[in-house]
Amino acid sequence: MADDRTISARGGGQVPCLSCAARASLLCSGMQDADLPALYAHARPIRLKRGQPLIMEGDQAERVYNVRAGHMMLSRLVEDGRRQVLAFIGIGDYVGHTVAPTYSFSAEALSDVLLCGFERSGLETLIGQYPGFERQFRRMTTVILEDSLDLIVALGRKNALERLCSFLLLMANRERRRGARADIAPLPMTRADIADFLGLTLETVSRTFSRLKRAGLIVTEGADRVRLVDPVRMAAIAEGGQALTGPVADPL
Amino acid sequence: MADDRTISARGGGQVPCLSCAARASLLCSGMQDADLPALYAHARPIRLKRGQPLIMEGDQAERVYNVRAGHMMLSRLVEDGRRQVLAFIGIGDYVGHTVAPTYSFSAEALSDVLLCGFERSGLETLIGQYPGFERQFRRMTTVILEDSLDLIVALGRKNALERLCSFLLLMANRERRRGARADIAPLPMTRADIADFLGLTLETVSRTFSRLKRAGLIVTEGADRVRLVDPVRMAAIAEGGQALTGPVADPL
DNA sequence: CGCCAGTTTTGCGCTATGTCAAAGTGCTGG
DNA sequence: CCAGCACTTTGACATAGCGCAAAACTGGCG
Repeated sequence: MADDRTISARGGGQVPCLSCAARASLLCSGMQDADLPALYAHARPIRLKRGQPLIMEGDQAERVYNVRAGHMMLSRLVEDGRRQVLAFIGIGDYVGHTVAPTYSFSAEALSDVLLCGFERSGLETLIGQYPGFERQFRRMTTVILEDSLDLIVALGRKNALERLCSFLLLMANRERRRGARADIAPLPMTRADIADFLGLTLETVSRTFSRLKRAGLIVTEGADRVRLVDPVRMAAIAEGGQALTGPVADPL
Repeated sequence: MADDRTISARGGGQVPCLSCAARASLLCSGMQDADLPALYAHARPIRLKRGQPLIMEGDQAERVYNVRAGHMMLSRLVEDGRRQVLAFIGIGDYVGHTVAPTYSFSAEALSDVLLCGFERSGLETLIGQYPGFERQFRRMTTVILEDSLDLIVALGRKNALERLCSFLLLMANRERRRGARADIAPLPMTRADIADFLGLTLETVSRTFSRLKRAGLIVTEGADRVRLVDPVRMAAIAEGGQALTGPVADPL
């Protein structure tokens, strides 16, 4: 049924874009359905297993990636081994933003991941052909910047409890934007990863999780997700408006 | 008020752009000299006195600004009054990046400031007329993002001494890019501003300045600039590679 | 089904930084 | 030239979160 002339040689079939979970992502949403094959012609599908690296700090920045399935983590190292996680990203997010010739961060898979990789040179071609594609790029960068500013505020001016609440709300809201429930936060990362994101130690993260559980604000649903019992109250805490008092008057 | 569209004169052009200190900024550098009048036609010159606000968090995001003279500070408030400074910006930097309909930060002048203000609608027009202008915009955003990532690492994983050294090097390197000496850091902001940028208190910032002076790593040159005596060593400290030991064995 | 390796939780003292307070410094306007 | 005010420096004490260590989970695998 498909017109073979419009189809990428790579897949050997119809482009998977129409049914791709990342179809509505900023990178792809700038394209009409009819133009998707032109985009996909430049895409190389990439699969990663959990824990596998995609980008190492210092690599030549030759590609941009769009996440189609799974979660990834972006991080940067300080000389003596300290690590700062810069972002957790999921379906529809992209990786590779830079003007520098090399990447300034590493990227690794937190779960099994499927990506589309685009050569920068190929994207330049597309930018020439499709006005508005460049604009999507700027929009993607700006969205990432907004998240970064939120993180800066959390790291600079919030305590451990506020940071963790901000983090849980961020994770839950992202999933909501992808159509999931607003009160479930997926946590495909370890406590150490969360700690390195929030500028804390893994012990402090663990203790703070315990406080939230004791206070009845979260319920663990399996190992890698928590339910936010009262997102409104949690948001109030995250913004510094409220202290934490549990059913047993939160002794900690 | 005197319209400085008339004061350019130098170079024979009618616009002040040719002799503007921000001519090489990312926003303007995408334009040929001949096209500058088309850009400047959309610009509204704005003057601010020290301490005067330009943008308030929540304002309608209708303009983008390019700094032609002076220094500004971008910040965001947490509900109970805590403040996080997001960036200090100077000549050639721009303000107003967002995809949201309102600004998510405030901007105020640290010294007397001269800006070009551009209506978003006007810029849209230019983007249509000058291919490559959009690209400059993305580049500007990406540069700001890179700075934000550096700040995230500092806030999340560096101690007070490392943060202050990173900050001084940032300030000095920016001036260097504008043609000044690499070892002079201009400090048009107060200790409280620096503290709110680095996620510290003003007392800690002051104490840390004193340590650096005692160790002979900086010399104050007037109230609002310091000279970095040994930028290489300071960079080593900023990256966590080295402890601080003064001539008197830095007792603090 | 039980063992192992990795992860998480919890306890306990310690330290860097915050908090409160007071003294010192240097512009700025009259 | 001085007074006043805002900013900075320094000191003394308090504490949130860290670092180390041990115990308790958890999930994958023979």
